[in-house]
Amino acid sequence: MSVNNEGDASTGGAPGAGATAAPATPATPATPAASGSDLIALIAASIRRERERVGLSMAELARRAGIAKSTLSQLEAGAGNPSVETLWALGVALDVPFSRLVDPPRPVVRVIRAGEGPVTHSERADYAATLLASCPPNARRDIFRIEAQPGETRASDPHMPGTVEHLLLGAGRALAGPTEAPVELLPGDYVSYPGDAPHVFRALEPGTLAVIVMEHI
Amino acid sequence: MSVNNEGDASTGGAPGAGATAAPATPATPATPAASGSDLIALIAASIRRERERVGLSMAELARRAGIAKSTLSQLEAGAGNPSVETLWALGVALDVPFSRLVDPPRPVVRVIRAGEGPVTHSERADYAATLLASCPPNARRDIFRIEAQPGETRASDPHMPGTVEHLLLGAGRALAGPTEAPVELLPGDYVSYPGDAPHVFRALEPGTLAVIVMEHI
DNA sequence: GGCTGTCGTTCGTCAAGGCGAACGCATCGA
DNA sequence: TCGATGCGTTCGCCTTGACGAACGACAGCC
Repeated sequence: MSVNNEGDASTGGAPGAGATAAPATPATPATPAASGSDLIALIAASIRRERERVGLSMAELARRAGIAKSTLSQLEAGAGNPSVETLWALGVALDVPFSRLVDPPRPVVRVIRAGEGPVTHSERADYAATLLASCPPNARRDIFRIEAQPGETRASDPHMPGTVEHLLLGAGRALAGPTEAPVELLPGDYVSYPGDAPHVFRALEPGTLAVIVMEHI
Repeated sequence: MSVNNEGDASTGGAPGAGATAAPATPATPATPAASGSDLIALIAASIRRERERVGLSMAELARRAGIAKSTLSQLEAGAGNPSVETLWALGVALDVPFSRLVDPPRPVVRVIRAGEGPVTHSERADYAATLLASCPPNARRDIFRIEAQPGETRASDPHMPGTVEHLLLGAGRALAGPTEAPVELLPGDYVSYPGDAPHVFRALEPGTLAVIVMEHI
């Protein structure tokens, strides 16, 4: 159990409220707005989702997190405005990163073909930059280079929950994406898809080159 | 490389878990423990750091966030245990992702030359994956696709301190890296360099294609 | 000098979060 | 059938976060 139980202060309180004016603008880049009550509703949903994912009862989770189950009950009911310590304790008990509880869910498969996407042209040189994926808060993104030759399909076992793969084909031709719906890619094409579900990568031409950015929360 | 931490397994995914325990284990992946008072001390430091980075006074920040400046004062003093709404409001006002305030500070800068790095060969297919850069905790990495034609050199103004750019050339040929010491790249070559110092990108062949992952803290 | 603005801190008040106990409801076993 | 155990919710109490006003310190300006 754990964790800190902190009995101590574990919890303090958190009041709040709303006072805040809620500036509306979301701070997080890729994060859709979440102001005031939206935020707590989102947290409520996140806690419930993660708790059920792990398969814990409220009582058990509350015990592990060192908080009162009444507190947890109200939190999941969308009442309240938990303190960071409370939320942190829950994150620890659920074994999920803190930000998973405050950030909205996840994206899906997205393809940006070569030449598509928001492009920033250089005024001067012949240079075009395309933002393919803005980074969600607190994500880790490991960068891989893939060199593959035609042959057997490489099927990846699902990674940790919350993982997203970003793939940009540099050269050659490939079939990649979710196992049940792979996408054919040409040089410059970009695709992102959940890495926590079965997915494949298959080179269709010799000398196929790709970059995979593996993002995990 | 350095790097590699690999903690991946562990880190990356924290979740898996299950049930468990993992008490001491911090919820956030690369997050060193931070329980109880550590957490609020860390938040206090984060708020102050971000506030000073933006160049706001306490009064101004409090006004923008819609919270009492006394609240902010106490928070930065390390007293307290703010509610998520309060912290969220501060994140919005500071224009930083929420998790930036609750996760520990900094990573490091590292450079990896093309052709290096741990390679994972597929047992079966002709497939090689190279880990180019394991992600430091708390970094944001935005992914860009670059299409460039030979011409004028594109010189980038330095970005925020701590920024690192990762560049992998997909096709063509390019000269890229720090302005004072750019590197010539061929398809498959990877280079990363500080983005907070002057740097350039210059295509040497028509149809030059690259991926830039811009990492900022 | 005195006036005005801002800075960050401190203090008293109020409201709300968190707690524990008790409740109603299911399930299980004797 | 009855008790026991677990669940999630509801109810008062107490703590504490957040507020606003007032404070001393500092700088600019007439």
